Amino acid sequence: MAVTLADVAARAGVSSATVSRVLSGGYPVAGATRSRVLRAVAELEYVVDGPASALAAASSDLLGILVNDIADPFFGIIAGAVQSELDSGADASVPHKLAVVCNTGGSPERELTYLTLLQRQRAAAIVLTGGAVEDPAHRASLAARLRRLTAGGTRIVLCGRPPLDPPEPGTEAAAVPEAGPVAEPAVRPVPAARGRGARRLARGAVLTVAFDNRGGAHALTEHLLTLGHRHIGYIAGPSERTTTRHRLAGHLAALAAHGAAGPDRAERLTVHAGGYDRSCGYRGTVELLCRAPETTAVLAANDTVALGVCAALRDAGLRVPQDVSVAGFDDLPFSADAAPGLTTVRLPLQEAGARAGQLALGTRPAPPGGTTTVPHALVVRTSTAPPRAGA
Amino acid sequence: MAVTLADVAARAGVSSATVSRVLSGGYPVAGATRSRVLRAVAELEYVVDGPASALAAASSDLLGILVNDIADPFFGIIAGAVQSELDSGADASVPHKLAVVCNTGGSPERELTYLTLLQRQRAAAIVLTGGAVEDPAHRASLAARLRRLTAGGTRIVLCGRPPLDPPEPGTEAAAVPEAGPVAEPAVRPVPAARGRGARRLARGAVLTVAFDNRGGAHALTEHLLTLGHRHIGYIAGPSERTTTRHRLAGHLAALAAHGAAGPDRAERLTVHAGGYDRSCGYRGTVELLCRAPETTAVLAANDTVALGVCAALRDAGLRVPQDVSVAGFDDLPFSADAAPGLTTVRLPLQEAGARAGQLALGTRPAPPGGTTTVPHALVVRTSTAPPRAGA
DNA sequence: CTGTTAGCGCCTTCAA
DNA sequence: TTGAAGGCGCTAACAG
Repeated sequence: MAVTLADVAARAGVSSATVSRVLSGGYPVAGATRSRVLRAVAELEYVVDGPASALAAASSDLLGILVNDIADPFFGIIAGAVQSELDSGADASVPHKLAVVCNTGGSPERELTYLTLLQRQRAAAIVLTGGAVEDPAHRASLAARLRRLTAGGTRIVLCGRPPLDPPEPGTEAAAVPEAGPVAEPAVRPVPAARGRGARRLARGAVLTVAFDNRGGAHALTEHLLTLGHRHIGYIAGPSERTTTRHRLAGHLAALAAHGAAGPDRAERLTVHAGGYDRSCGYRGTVELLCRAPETTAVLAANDTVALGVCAALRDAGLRVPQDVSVAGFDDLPFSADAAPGLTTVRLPLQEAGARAGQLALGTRPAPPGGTTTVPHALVVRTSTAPPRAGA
Repeated sequence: MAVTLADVAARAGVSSATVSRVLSGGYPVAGATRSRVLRAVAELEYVVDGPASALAAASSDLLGILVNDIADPFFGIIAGAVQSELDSGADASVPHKLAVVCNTGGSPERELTYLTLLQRQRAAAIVLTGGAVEDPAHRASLAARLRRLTAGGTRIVLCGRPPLDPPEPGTEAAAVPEAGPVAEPAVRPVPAARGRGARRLARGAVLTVAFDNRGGAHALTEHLLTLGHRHIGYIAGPSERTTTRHRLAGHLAALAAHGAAGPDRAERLTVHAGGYDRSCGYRGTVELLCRAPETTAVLAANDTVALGVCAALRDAGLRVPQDVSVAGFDDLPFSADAAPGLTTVRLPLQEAGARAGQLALGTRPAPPGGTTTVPHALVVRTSTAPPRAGA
């Protein structure tokens, strides 16, 4: 069907091995031979056969990126940043790697399916983005599959989700069953630094770029408390997700620190709307207003949800921020231009994605312990203000 | 390194050919044998080697998607829709295809590079989304590469860009040089319908799902004219792009039809801001207000740009829509929730992506002539209103 | 520096 | 219905 290495070799009057060497680079080839080969390649419009070379070299130049929803800029930004690392890392001779973006739709089964598919393609690395599903059974099978992947030499990077193992501190870790027969930890704690070697993790380690969701939500809630709000509603994202739980935990912690709400009140003011899209924000707000009309501020699971919150508030005849303050999370591009400008927490998505990409490519040394947490920043705009005097 | 077909065969007590047949499906295998094989597969946790099977079968299950900017929901939505077709088309036995999303950043060179990369991977199909760069040289090399791809059996689908060939009607087609030595048209006009066969295009055809950018812009401009606006600014997207040019053409055509503006005035009111992001909208508006303070309405290249327009207007102390009306294009999800709600033109991105995916997979018959144009719909919200009496 | 020689793991005739 | 055998196009020793 197509022109092969042998064709090029014949045309250039050399062996196919030589052609391969010219094309792969990193191997001494006489200048004259090299240019002859290159000319033959150009004349024949030869294109390497990826599958064949992957088979022979037992490696591929595919990098997988798992996202919950590619239509959501949150993931688009991260995916784009990861991918731009692939390009920048490649000089002329080294072939670019290709990003395979997989849309899980938030489904655990799909996540597993895509992982298998990527394993089949012998992907060089895989970046898993976004919050993880917390179901213990899924955790276990995910861990098992990742272990098999790393054992096969595939680099795994988690971006925007907590490290796989050990179970997160401060949670009901004991309730999570062991991950099956091969329960050896994927990431061993790194011993104390001992020179340069300390930065090198065992092969098979799962690296993590984590977001400080808890801290961000804490900061946001404190901001509202400082403004004088005491009835703060919270529209939570999909349940059973690390991101959702951490943000909510930060919120509740800040509330508790201020003695601002007993657990019962916090619960009444928390609506689980079930998703990360604007309609969840809308519906959640309708329910919240019904449940707790005294609400003077609403924290949304993310910026997109916050947009829905604002819409619901407007439709209910409430002004933002005069009647009700609203805040989001993530600081997606549109948040700056919303009217009013959305107070939110900025997560350095771009940078996190770039780091994850570098870790996946091995362009960047692994952080000590295998986990980096990127900082958050409170961004105060005009959607939050002190509550009305009468409230 | 990994479990191979032979291992499975040994374990199941059959030949590797049999295992292959069980796994590939579509070949008669005794029930008992089949289940024995399947059990061995499960016990060994066998995963097919993609590269190896691609090499042997001379086909791969990769589908490429080229986008200008994956962080832009416009592309995210399309890419997601394409990908969802991949999933739905796969029953248990047929392996899912994997989507390779490539971010060109709008760069023609990268577009070509990615095409080569995908050719190397022997991608089964490629969907090119978004407006095309109009530079004749690039057009030619793009056409050449696509021709080679289709010749190799890769299906090509254009989504949201005009058909490749023949050159678009009503343009300076003669100025575009022929596409090199192999200038045979990629898509031949289909002869008149002759039963079912009429829907079948020649192998190697490039299929297209086009947007009616011209019609949409026309409708939008008419809407503003009908409201009474006579000084309508236009913030255009990046130049040399089909999308930009078509939208602008529709706008100007509507203006001309109403006799609303001579070409000189239209030119003064048109700002080429150079991109599709909000900052272009902002900067473009600043320039527009300076150039033509009498402006009572602004049409933006797309919704994202429109957000920037609104911001600039607000910062200039102008209210939307009381002082200036604003309209976008695309009807991205956030547009409904903007304040005020954005008047725009809805493009069925989801549906277009799904169609493109189906065409790429061959799940859907090719449309007559190879091109479908999806409809647009004017969506009137509150960002447009009649001009003030004084204006 | 370059050619020769084996495979990589799977699919696919061809026989049985 | 199943097995045996060759080859897909390339890379990676190993000689020369």
